[in-house]
Amino acid sequence: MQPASRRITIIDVARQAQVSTTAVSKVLRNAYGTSPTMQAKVRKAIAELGYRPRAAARGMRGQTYTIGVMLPDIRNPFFPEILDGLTESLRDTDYQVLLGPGCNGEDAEARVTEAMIDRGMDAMALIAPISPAARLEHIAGLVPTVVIGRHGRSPVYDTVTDDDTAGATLVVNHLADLGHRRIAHIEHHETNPTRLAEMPNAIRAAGYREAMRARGLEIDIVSTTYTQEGGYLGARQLLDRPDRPTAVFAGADVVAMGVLEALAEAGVSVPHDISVAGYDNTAFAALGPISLTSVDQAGHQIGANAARLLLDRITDRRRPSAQIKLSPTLVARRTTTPPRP
Amino acid sequence: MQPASRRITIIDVARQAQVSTTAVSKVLRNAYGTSPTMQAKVRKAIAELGYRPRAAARGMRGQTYTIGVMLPDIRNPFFPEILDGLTESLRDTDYQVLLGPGCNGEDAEARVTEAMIDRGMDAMALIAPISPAARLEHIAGLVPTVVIGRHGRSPVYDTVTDDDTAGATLVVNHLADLGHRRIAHIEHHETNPTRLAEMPNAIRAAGYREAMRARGLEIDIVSTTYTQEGGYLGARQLLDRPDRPTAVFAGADVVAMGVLEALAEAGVSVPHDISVAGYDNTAFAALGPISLTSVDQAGHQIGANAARLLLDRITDRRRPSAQIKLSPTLVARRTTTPPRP
DNA sequence: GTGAAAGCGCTAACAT
DNA sequence: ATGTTAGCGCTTTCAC
Repeated sequence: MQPASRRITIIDVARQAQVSTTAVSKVLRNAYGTSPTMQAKVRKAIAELGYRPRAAARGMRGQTYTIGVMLPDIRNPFFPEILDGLTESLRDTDYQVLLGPGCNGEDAEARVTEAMIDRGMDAMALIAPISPAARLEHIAGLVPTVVIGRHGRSPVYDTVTDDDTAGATLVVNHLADLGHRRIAHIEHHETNPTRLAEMPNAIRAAGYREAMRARGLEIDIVSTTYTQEGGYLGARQLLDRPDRPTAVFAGADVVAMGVLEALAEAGVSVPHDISVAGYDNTAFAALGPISLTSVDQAGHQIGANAARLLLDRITDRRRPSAQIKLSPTLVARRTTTPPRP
Repeated sequence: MQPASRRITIIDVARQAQVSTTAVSKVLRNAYGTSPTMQAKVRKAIAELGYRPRAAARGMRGQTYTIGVMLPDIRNPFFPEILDGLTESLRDTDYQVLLGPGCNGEDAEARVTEAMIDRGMDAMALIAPISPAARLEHIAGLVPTVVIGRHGRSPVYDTVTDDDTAGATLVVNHLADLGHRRIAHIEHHETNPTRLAEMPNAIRAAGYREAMRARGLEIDIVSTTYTQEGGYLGARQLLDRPDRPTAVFAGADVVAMGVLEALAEAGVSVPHDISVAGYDNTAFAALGPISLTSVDQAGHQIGANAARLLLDRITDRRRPSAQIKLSPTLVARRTTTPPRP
């Protein structure tokens, strides 16, 4: 019995193709200085032997051809679209995407990003990171980085965001155009000053304020959290008011779910008594029995743009940083109608 | 300005601690042959310098301390729990989990698994893979592998599954106990013989058949797909029958969503006219406005067991393969009640 | 218990 | 255009 069949290496390929290992390496990387003849020989040998380069060995000198994507909470429904956009854009390159899971919290985030750096990622995409900007810049100093879904710019990393101000405005205008005047907003409570300036939830709340002001409507904000429970509790607060709102803008779809639950429990009919809108256009917003009006972030495009920025920056690490902002759209469904006369 | 600060290496640590690089390496790996004194010196130097080992370099000779998890469709709501169980079990080890995304299809699956092998994963977890068993064995021959959520055993890889037969039985018994006699099942159509024997959807359908037979009830299966549309179309078929069922067991929660939509559209009240049960106990099953009766797979435990098996097998690659089967539980909610008298 | 030295599989710098 | 050679940062013999 043969001793645990050794993996095919570049040396085997070189021997088979009757060329040097350098030649093989160059063909692998489409590098300069290879004649078509040699390329053909090498590719033939690679195919015959079923050779596959070892990323670790490549990484010792050059690249690993791996792009690390740090996910926030995996359950965050806003992320699959981004990921699709990313992987699709990378499909025809030699780069492979690997995901770092299970963050939720600065420590976990640090652990995952460190792990990815240790593993020689050629570039990293950080989706909605909560780490302080200084930490993000530290990472970006070590490896090309794009930060997704977080406002706030830096000279060392690129950003791709969805325009949350515009999204909030879409919702307010939609509801106001339907005739609503008392439009409440349920926000995710935030005190950390950096996050107030950079995290989407804070920007949405600010956008709501501004849009309400622009329409001459009175601002009515309930501060809870971006969870189903937060939506439930927020809705309870709103129901207790003497002057109930006729429409509720929940800062996220999960929040809207909690709102719907609280309203159903209280015997309040949606949208007949109260209209409800969410944000993120998650899979369950589209579900027949729910049919929630929501804001669709251009997730796919976010991912595609992030991929482009990363490839760019791998090529030129010193180009000035770019900030890309994409526009959300409103998806009106059955949970919003004109208020009762 | 210093020239792009070189990363700290084992050599720096050795110098700082006044020991050999071998010593440092041994301490890093908790290997045999290090005195407490030396360990202390080395750890101190590591801390002082903020040294972190490079996984790629380690992988050249030894391990990369990385475990690759291949995800099926990222949107599959059944997977976060598993992942939590996995990462949690690995938290206190030196191993880091990285995810390979975006499969759906044999080709994509092959691409991701190859990429992980190329990147020197120490072990791999394949979640609900659709590749032929031969391919799984090929992978398992190269790197310790555990296959999750797919029935069918092999001498070279371990498996962790949830007992889908038991799950289907839970649903049938729940509905039959409520008094239902006409219980229909919507399955994911499957013809491939291997998948018929190994994939969860097929096992669930078989479990339904068996449980119905055991209760002396008539089998009524509609074959569509495990999608919302599949549920919608399946429900339409059931509604067109002269003798409508009083309960529908959808093979997955997404299917149940389609069923609910079709029933709502047809003016059929749930659960008053027809009871509906799903499978997977996904996040939206728990949503207030939906409140779907469903089967909860022990996702967390699946992940934890998979982690244990992988660590075991990294230690001893030749031990006989293990098959672990976990038991699901029924979560009864508002979509199931006794049939009208 | 400790360290010197030889690679792991590739790429980059330097010949030719 | 092609080949030679010297590492990348670690682990693993194998001496002592």
